[in-house]
Amino acid sequence: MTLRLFNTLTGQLDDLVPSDGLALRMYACGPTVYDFGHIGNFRTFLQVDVLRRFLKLTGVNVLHVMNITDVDDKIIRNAAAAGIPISEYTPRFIDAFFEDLESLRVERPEQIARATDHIDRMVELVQRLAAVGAAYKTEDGSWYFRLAAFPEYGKLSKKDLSGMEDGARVDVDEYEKDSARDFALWKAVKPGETSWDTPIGRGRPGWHIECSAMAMEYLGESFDLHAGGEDLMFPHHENEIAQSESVTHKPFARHWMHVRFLLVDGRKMSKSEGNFYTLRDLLLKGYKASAIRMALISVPYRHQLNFTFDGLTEATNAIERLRTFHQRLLQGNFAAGANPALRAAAEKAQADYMAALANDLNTAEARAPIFDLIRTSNTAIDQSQFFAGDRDAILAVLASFDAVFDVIEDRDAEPTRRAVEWAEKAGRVADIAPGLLARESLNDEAIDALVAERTLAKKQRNFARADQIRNELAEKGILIEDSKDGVRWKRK
RNA sequence: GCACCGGUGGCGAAGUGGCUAACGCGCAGGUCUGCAAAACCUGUAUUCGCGGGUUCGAAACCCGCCCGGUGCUCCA
Repeated sequence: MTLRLFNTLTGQLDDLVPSDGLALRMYACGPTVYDFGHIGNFRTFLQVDVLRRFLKLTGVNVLHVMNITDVDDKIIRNAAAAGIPISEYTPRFIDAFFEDLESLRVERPEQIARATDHIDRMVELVQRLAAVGAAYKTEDGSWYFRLAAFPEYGKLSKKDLSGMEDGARVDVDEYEKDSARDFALWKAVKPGETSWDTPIGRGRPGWHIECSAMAMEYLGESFDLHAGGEDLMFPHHENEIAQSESVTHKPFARHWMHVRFLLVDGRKMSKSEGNFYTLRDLLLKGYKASAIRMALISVPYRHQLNFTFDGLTEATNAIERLRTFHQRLLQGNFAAGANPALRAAAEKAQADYMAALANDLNTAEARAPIFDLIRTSNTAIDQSQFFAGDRDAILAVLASFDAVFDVIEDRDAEPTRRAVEWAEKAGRVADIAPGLLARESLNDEAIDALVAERTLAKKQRNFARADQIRNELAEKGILIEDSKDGVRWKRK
């Protein structure tokens, strides 16, 4: 099964396979750590997670590099405002970022690369660019990329810059640049700003150079896939190509994947619109991490996703159906034997599921065969046509589903607990949804004891007491289900 | 202004020339149950923004229009 993935560079679906036959080498732009991540950021990271998980499911090894931009204008500004050096400012947001990824069950890339750990590689790249005449230094000590040195500029974003390259005609504010479109490789030191003393002068790197330098450091001069949000296509990725290919004369990344922006309530998310949410905001409102994951990956990556609270509720309920069924399989007592029709259904579901994902990661289409199989199986169970031998076949399909979606196993308590803990420290107790803490107040043993008491009451036909217990538990988010295989309970 | 993407049931969403238009959520009725929950069954778009056209045949292709969104600048 080969993944056919839309390639921005070619404008069509291309097979994504490791060019060296060993591992798929991919680079995905990571966060700029000046604040907590918001759901827009996480949609992109989640979709890249879907990609790498699906590749692994098809047996492809992955070497995934993610950068952390830990020096840029916003970081410098915010750190200055906080009165601390950036080396003290960024770590807490880096930690928060990885904590959030863990909450969302995003797999760690094989290699994390911080910009400030790779200054010398960036300096080397600027020197190489200067050597081939693609970089020049201005009076103030900054270095710029000479766009005129790279005729293919614009090939990724399909921009025709022919009318704009006439730098001499443009009214250029930054008079020292040769052309208005030339972009910064290295910014000369300014008073009070973080800087590094290097062979090309004292200063700090431009934004684009870090990705070229670090991608080549870990993946080589030419690699398989480069991914990121759609906004990065231009100018960021275009500039990366220019910087890299000008010195290597090889294709930088063969395949480019861009994840579409999401909307919130039909509008672009922004702080001024009041529709801006971090992961922590949603967890504190009582939404489960798994539901957020599900909502953000269920709309295919190339489609605009309109994020709403109704959508989160839908995702919550869909996960509930998956988990209830999963639990039913694990706890049920099935007679020996097997139902050939179920084996066939499982095989078909598995094939359809894989085919949907192989088709440009169509996550929406991929869900359908799984839910079909659940209905078919539930029907069989209800009719006593489901046997012990069927269980493993169905569980294997669910495992394939969860290898990518990863929402069935309930690990939602921990992210919520962490968010609450953080809110208490950060003085945001008022943002914690009522009942969120009460929900965690009952431990499993206490619940089991109450459930046992209810079962006894039922046996004695004391339904008033039994219902009283059920209501008490319901108030704390514990739902009880009676079945012929015994009583099940779950946390809502 | 230029460019791009989209408009499918109450909501989300798949489907891009031909089977009864997936799937999830919701809602209504039924079965089961002490009552529930879960599960299952039935119903929930005679039709895919609007108007033309191409075709034996279109939600899908073409033209026009209306509406929503995005990019062209820092942004995942």
